[in-house]
Amino acid sequence: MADHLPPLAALRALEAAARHGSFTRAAAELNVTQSAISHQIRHLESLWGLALFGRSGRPLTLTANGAALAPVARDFFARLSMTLESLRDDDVSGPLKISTTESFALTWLVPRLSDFNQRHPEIDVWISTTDHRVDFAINDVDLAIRVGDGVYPGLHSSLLLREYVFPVCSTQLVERLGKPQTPADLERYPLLLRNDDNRTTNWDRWLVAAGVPDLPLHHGPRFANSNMALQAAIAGQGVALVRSAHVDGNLSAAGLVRLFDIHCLADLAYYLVHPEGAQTTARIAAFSAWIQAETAQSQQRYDREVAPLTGAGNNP
Amino acid sequence: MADHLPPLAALRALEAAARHGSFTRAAAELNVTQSAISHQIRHLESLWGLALFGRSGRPLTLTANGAALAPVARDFFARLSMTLESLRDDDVSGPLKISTTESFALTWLVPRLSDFNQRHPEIDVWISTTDHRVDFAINDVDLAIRVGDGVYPGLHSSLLLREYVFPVCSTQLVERLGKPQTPADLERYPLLLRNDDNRTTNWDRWLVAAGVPDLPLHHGPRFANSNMALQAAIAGQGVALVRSAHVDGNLSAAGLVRLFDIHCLADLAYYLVHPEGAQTTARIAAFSAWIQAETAQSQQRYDREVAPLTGAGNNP
DNA sequence: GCATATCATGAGTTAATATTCATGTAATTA
DNA sequence: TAATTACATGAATATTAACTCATGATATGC
Repeated sequence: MADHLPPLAALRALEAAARHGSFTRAAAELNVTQSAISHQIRHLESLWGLALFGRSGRPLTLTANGAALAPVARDFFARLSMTLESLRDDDVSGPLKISTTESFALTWLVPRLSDFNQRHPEIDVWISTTDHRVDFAINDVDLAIRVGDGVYPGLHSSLLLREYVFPVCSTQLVERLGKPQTPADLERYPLLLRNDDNRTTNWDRWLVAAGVPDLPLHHGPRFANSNMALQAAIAGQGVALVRSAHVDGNLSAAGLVRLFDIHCLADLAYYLVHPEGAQTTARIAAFSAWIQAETAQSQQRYDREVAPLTGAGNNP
Repeated sequence: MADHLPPLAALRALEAAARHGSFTRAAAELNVTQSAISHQIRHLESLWGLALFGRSGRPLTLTANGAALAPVARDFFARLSMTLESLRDDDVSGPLKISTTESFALTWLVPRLSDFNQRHPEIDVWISTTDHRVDFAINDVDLAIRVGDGVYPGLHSSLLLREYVFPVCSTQLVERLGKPQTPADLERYPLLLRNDDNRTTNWDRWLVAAGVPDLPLHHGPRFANSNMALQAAIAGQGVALVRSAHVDGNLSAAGLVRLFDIHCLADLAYYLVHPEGAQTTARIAAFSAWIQAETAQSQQRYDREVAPLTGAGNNP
């Protein structure tokens, strides 16, 4: 941006002139002289070194440059005034309703919520958990944190956390059966899997990363969700594949050990999802800003602690 | 916005301060004193009458207001500099590739293209027509104009034209069979329908609007697309249901007459579709701006000429 | 070609912004 | 409690922006 910020009033002039296709009418709308508009546009043109309007033919025409820049200004003004307006209306009354999965709430969100409450004591957070999609209109939810591929038609989504997966088991199990030396040894250990819709893709991906893609997966019990599999691992029932957020740095506190230094990216990631335009309300913006800062921190830790060897075994 | 535009430099300060959570660090980044930042923020706060930062606790915290406004500034700066950068790179070299349906190209777009060429002689427009969806990555297309419901996951879409449908037939047919007096009379006329995937919803909707929802639709030949049905109508073979853009004001030139003053909104509308972020290139922005202005004009004409009685028979 | 409408431009003025400096104040840490 | 760190603030100033005015230049339409 060359250090020189364009004056906002000049952007306002650009926007109006582009919309009207005429400096004179833009001047009328903004209650200034035509000369003012001409000066402003000229200022922008020299600032950016770009022609914004074609003055040769009489009907003033936007150049391609102008056509690209005018909407930038237009959208900015629109969003700014929308945001200011909704901040003034200020409906801080009700609680902020957040929907997420049970496992994310338990392992990641709830332990950190007190920090958010300290920063924003006036915002009352309600958390509801479902493992299924949420309809914002019907369920009366302000924000959702979902596991998925980030494609949510009609909604705005932003990536919160990419997770790594790696196998763990309890120290007891290691004492009883010995520590597996190579990934291929896992064949002799009970593997704890999820059973919903047969989705074992994370195990498949990890086995590929570990170089033993054909290792059979038929051992061990199956569980309704990954939280239960994790509990079973803690109880020494076998080897579970865990995601970074699930253990989040306190492996040893739970009596678990990580097996091998091989990891891969989980097939799905966490996204923050909300209806378009919802950023404009203060409570939602506050929570969004907070959770994005917090997840960025978590992500840094995972990248450092869980997956320090960049590219080693990653297959995204 | 209360007429007072916030100074852009102050927004820059807000953005940096929000990002760093510190006036001092923001000052360092912007190469000014801490005092400058403090003044700027204070200026914004009094301008908007909103608290942006909480200064009580030592770690400076964004208020909910600040959390809502900072991203507005951040996104604006990001988009502005992205746009400027891509305008400077200026890849005006190749042609602008536009994909649309055959009927829209024939009846609406091509007749108007000379106007675009006059305004932007440096932009070489190539049009390709398919009636199926287009994959931007694979088909090497810059922009698409599609008929649909506006939901295009992963793409940006904006409404271009809502169309009305109403029945027409040739003057010859009227001479031969007489003019139908009421919608119910249509039973005695050959109706020209499309045959693809049995989609006769437009006829169904029009019959509902006309008050004869149960009129049978089994007469007449069927055609591959609505263009062929229209040609058949011009040739006097029966009554066709046309969309506004298809006839676009030159009904009588084609020897057609409109039957009844009853219309309804077409089930689908035209959308301009492109990958997110593509607005930043000059050629695409120029075409977008142009076609949005042109369609807005068409829309006005349709609303005035085709559907002057607002709400009469509309069932959207 | 003349009247008209529209944009360009240079000079000059007023108002607002941007910033620094020198201190003051409040919280944090040792 | 002293030292430190970070934000607040009033005064002062340089710089820029935002206009207006008067006039010049260009294209359009009759």
